[in-house]
Amino acid sequence: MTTLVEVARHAGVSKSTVSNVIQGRVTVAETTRRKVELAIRETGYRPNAIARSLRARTSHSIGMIVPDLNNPFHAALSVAVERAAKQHGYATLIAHTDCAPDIETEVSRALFERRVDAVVIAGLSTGSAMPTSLLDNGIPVVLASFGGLSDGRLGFVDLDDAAAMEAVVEHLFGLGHRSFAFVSQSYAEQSGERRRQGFEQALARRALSAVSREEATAIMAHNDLLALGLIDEIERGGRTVPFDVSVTGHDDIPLAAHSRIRLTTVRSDAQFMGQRAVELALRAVQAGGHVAHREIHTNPLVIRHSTGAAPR
Amino acid sequence: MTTLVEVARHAGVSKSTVSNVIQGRVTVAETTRRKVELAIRETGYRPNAIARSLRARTSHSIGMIVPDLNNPFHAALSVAVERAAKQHGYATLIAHTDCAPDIETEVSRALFERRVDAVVIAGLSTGSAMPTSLLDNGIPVVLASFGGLSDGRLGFVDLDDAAAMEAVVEHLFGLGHRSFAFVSQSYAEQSGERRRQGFEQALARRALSAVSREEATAIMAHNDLLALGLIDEIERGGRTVPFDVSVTGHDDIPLAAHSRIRLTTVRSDAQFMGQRAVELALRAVQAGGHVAHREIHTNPLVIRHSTGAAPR
DNA sequence: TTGAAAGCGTTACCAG
DNA sequence: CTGGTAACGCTTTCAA
Repeated sequence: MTTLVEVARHAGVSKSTVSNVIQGRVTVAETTRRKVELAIRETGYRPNAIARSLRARTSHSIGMIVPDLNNPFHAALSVAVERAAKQHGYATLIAHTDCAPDIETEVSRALFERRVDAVVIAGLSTGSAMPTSLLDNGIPVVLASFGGLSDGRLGFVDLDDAAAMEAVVEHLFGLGHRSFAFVSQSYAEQSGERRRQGFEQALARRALSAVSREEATAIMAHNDLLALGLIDEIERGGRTVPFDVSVTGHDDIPLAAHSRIRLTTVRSDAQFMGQRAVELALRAVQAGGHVAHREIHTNPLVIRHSTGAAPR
Repeated sequence: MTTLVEVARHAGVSKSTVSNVIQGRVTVAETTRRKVELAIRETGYRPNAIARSLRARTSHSIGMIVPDLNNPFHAALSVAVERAAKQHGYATLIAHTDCAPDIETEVSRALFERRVDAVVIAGLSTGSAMPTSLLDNGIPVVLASFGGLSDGRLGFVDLDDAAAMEAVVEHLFGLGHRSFAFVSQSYAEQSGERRRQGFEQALARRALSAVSREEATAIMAHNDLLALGLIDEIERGGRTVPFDVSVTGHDDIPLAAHSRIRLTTVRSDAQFMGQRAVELALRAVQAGGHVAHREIHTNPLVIRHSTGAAPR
């Protein structure tokens, strides 16, 4: 593996000079520059980012923490994050947690040891210690699409889940439904909890309260993936959606619009959120501080055909 | 950020000693060990993996190159890769390419500069220079689920696409179909090409040749995501699957089994493939060489309800 | 059993 | 404009 020194030797100059032409920050004589550039090409030299990081005390990498990439919404978010990061010259270290606290601990330790410059988190176990631990180590973190935390140092690209759930309940209520249930992830994710709260408040506002999944004529899922699973389960059980029971999701993953699915859901723009999260994170890195910024986006209800009039 | 030296000062020993207790490779007196461990805890010290990497000349990270994480199969593969890597103490750097040659170049450069110890590739543009370029730089690479390359240094966790396509065609032929079409990705991916070849051979064996999408009564998609899109398009156009046209996919993503979809497809075990790819890659890293190993898995046809008797 | 020192590949500060 | 030198934080001989 060729190093700077070898290039220098090859060009008959000092390593400082080679470094200078690479950085392009210092003026170097046209002729020497040419010699050096030639040497670089001839040796096929590629800078060692690790050495550079050590010296510069910045890894030019960010961590992406995601409960489960198999969830298309998380995948879309990750795609956006990686793209944006790459655009800024940052690499993306990805890590799953399954929303399991012990994996979260392990993962945030690993990312910290690798000195990621920032991390964006797509989902958290409820009561997770991860953000604080990262923050305390001086790493800016931004939460994309998440639940109820309140550390002032955090960055948020947040969703107005309460408003969304209100809109969903209103839609269903207008369709005549009076028996509602909410279903969330098998693992405990913060955003799931917050949506559930929004759901319950919307119900309370109408003097209703949640019933069991079996009794409900309308079931709201924490996300689209769950909603898809629900439809599958319901229809395998012999009932049909939306005639016997209405189902809604959350996220508007691409498949939700499929003609065989047509899921009523709340749209979130993963593309935008991921990009925005990186923007906030890198801005904080540059400023040498934390993000300390919250923005809340309110997402539209997308009405399709998984919801219909309440059966009577 | 606390460093080794600070821990050493804190404990009143030399940094070598601290390093020794951390590595645990050298015997160190019980009492000093205790002092050091205390100091580590008190200072909240976390080793700097970057410094460690520079010294050890190994980054303990692998690169995962993926055309598009929005494809559930790629996502599943990535999940498996990340999990396996994590288990071995390796971090995963993820990078998308969209199968665009210029992005591939950029991405492999970035991974090389970051000195990833190995890379696993989920998909490649046809005629991609990426594998060779990586290989030439001494980085072991393994291709998971891919097309027709033949560098002896490569590792392959490969699929028998020809056999798979033969099985699909046989199934459809038995159902009475005589007009077949194949559809692949908008971008040029190697594995797509190979499946198309398998498809055409299977046709030739029956003295048939491919027809246009519009004329076909059976359409084979390069992967499930495409097949889903196809079903959507066909049914929005007023025809129905499988009554007017049969559709098959490839991969068996979780949604393929959904009661609303029931896609006939070829199953690949992303979980297994990802894990195996990492295994091969890390084994090569340890041995200090290339993978130079090819294994071919033959995948079963899963018959569901997107295929039916040919219309007459 | 412990510590001093060299060095991994860079960058940055200063002299020359 | 160029080059020597000292870090960056760690591991690893090698002596003591």
